[in-house]
Amino acid sequence: MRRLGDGVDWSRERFTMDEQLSRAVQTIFKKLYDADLIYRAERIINWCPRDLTALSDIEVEHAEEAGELVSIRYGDADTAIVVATTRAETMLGDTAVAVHPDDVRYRHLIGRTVALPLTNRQIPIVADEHVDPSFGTGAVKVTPAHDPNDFEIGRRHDLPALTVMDERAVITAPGPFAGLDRLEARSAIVAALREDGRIVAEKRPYLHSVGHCSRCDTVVEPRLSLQWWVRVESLAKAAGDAVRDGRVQIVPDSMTGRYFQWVDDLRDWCISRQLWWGHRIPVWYSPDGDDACFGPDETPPAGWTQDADVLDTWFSSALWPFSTLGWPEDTADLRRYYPTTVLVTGYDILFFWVVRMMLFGLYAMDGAVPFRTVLLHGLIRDAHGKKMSKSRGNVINPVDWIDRYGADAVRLSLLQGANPGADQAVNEEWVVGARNFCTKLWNATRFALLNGASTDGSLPPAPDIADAWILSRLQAVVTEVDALYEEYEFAKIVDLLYHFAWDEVCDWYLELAKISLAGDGAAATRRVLGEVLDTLLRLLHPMVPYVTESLWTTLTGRETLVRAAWPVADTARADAAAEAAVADIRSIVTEVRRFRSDQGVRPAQRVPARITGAAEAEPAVRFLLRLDDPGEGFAPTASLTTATGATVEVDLSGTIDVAAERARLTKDLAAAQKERDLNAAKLANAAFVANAPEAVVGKHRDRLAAAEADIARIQAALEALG
RNA sequence: GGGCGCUUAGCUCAGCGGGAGAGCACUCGGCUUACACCCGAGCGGUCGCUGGUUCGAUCCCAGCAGCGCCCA
Repeated sequence: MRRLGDGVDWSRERFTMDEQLSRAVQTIFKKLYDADLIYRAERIINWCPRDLTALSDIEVEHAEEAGELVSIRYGDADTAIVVATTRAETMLGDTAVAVHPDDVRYRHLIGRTVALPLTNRQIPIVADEHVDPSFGTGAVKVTPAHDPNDFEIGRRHDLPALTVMDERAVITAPGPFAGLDRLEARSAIVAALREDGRIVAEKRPYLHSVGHCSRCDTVVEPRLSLQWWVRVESLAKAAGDAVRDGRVQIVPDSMTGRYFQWVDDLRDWCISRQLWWGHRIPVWYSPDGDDACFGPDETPPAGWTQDADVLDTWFSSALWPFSTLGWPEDTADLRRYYPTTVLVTGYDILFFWVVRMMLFGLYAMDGAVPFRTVLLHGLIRDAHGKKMSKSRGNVINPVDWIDRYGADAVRLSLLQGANPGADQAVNEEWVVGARNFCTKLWNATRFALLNGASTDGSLPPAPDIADAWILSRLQAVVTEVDALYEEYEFAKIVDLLYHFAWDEVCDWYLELAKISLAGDGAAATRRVLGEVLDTLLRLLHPMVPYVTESLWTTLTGRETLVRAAWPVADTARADAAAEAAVADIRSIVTEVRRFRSDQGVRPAQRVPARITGAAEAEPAVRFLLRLDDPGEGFAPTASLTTATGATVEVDLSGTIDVAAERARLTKDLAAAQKERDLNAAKLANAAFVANAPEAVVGKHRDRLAAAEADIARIQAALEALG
C-alpha cells in the first residue's frame, strides 16, 4: 500500500492484538456471554487433524474428489440391511442404522437391532425423516461422533456418540484397527469386511465432495468436541435487515443475493481455536469446576485457570470498524467516524469479514451499521485470467512492476481494469501502456511550461474557437467524472480521462493552440492551456498521484495538489458551436491525411494547396496539414471535396497515384452505398416508420441524406479522375 | 445437488433494444520545432449455438453447449 502511494491515515494503523483492541475483544466477549449469545457446547465441528484445531464452516473448502463408495451388509438373515459409505472406517463408531419412516422396504425393521459387522455390537434401526430414500439403498449408517448429519440423527433418537479416532485421526477404538491412520484403517476395514462376505458392492472411483482445511488443505475430519460458539440467529437477522432496508448498500448490487444467501442461513459460529496464538477465551475455571467470564478490568480469583483455547481471528477482525476508533470507550473518533462511509474489500472477503463486522457492529453499537456502503472489487488474475498460484508459477509481485514502471503506472493499469465486482487480468504490457500515458502527461505539461501557460486569473471572455472548444469539453468531462465516481466506475473514469487527455487535449488542442500561441491570441491561449492542464491533473490525481503532484506543483507554483480543490464543472462554458467547428476541422484534416497517406506523401512534406469552403477552419487546416498557399503557377493535381463541403486542391508537383486514389474512393463509395441501402431499407419498412420513435426515424432520414450526399461527392471525384 | 455469473476483434475487456467499441498486438508511412515511452494512416468481429418476442435483437425470453465462482 505504501509503495502504491495509497493516501491513507497511517496514524490509525492498528493490529488486532494491540492492547486497546484486545480490550475490545474481551469486552464484547463478555457482553455476548452475559447475553447468552456465547455458549460452550459439545458439537460436531470441522477439525483439521494436521493443525489440530477446530475450523469454522467457511474455513472448509469443498472439492470434488475420486473416492470409493462401499456398500456393506449389516445384520444377517431377516435383519440384513445394506448401507453405503465413502468412509468405511467410521463404521467402528456406528450406533444405529437409519431409514425413512415411510420407506416400505424397511418398515418392518424399524425398532429392531442389527449386528454391526466386525464388532458384533447390536445397534438399533431407527426411522428418521432426514434420510433420503432415493439415495443408495435408502438406509444409512449413523456415526454421531464423526458426522454432522449423523450427530443430529443421534440427538433426535438419543443415540450414544462413540468417538473412534483421536485428534490426529488415528483409530482409537479397541480392536485390530487401533493405531491405524484413518486412510489405512479404511482399506483395512474394507478388506476385513470383504473377507467376511459383507461387501455387497464397491464403486471406485466414486466422485464426491470432500472438505479440506483452507489453511493446509488436509482433509477435514468432523469431530465431536467441546467448543465455544456464537449464537448468531438474532445477530444475523439484524445484519440481514440492515441490507434489506437499505441502511447498508452492497456494490455491485449483484453481490447482495449472495450476502442474503449466507447471512439468512447462518449457523452458529464456532469461535474457539486450538492454536497457540491469538486472543485467549476470557473464561476461567475454578479448581472445583466452576467457570466464569471476566471483562478486561476484572481479575479472576486466585487459583482459577483460563481456558486454553484462543478465538478465531475473524472474531477480533469483526470489531475493526469501532475497535480502531477507541471502542469500548466513548471516544470523539467513534462519534465522529462511526458509521464509516465506504468499506472497500474483495468479494471473497464478504463472508469472512464483512458479515462478521455487520454482526458485531450492529450489536456493539446499539443497532448502528458499521458502514453505509460495501464496495466489493474483483480479484487480480494473471494475463490470461487465471488465478495466481505458486504451483502454477504465475504469481506477479506488484513491487517488481513498481520498480520497473513506477507506482502510478501500476495503479493506473489496475484501475483501468477495475470494473465493479469483476475479476481482472493484469498484464505487464498494460503497465507499459499506463507508464506511456504518464510520460505523455509529462510531455504535455512540458509543452505548456515552454509556452508560458498560466494558471492564474480569469479565463478569457471571448476565447478563439479551439480554446472555446477545449473549455467546453473540459467542463463536460468534469461532469462525467463526477457521475462515474458516484457509481464507483473506476475503469470508465480512467478510460474517459485517458482519451480526453490523449485524443483531445494532446492530439488536437495542443496542436491547434500552436497557431494562436504564435499569434495575437497568445495571452488568452496561454491562460486556457494552463486551465486545461491544471484541471486535468486535478482530475487524474486520485489515480496518478505522484506524477500529477509533480507536474501540477511545477505548473502552478503552488504547494501541493493533495489539498487542491476538486474541479467544479462550469456549464456556462458549454459551447456547441465551437465543438461543431472543431469537429469540422478534424474531419477535413483527417480526410486529407488519408489522401496523403494513400499517395505516399510524407507528413512533413509541405504541399501547396487551394482551399475553398472551409471558412474559418482554413488557417487550422493549413497549419495541421502543412499546406502552403497556392503560389504563382499553382497547378492542382488532385482535388478533394470533404464531407463538410470544403474543397482542398493540392499540387503534388507531378502525377498522382491514380490507382491508389481510385482504390480509396471506391472503398469510400462502397461504404457510403452500404450506408444508403441500409437506411433506405429501414425507411421503406412501413412498420418501422409507424412504430419507431420519431427521433429514431429522423436519425435514419438524416443518415440516408448524408449517405446520398457522400455518394454524389465521391462519384464526382471518381469521374474527375478519369 | 442448489444458486449466481460469463461466452463480443489475435489477447484482455467495455457496450446490453435502433449506426459493432477500447487498450495492447498486427500492417504501412514517418527523427513533422512537447513527446519515437512518439506522430499519421490502416487491417481485423455470421457479438457461443438453436429457437422465440419485436417494425427492429450483441442487447429481452427459452433451450442447449462450454467455462468460471459461491454454497451444500
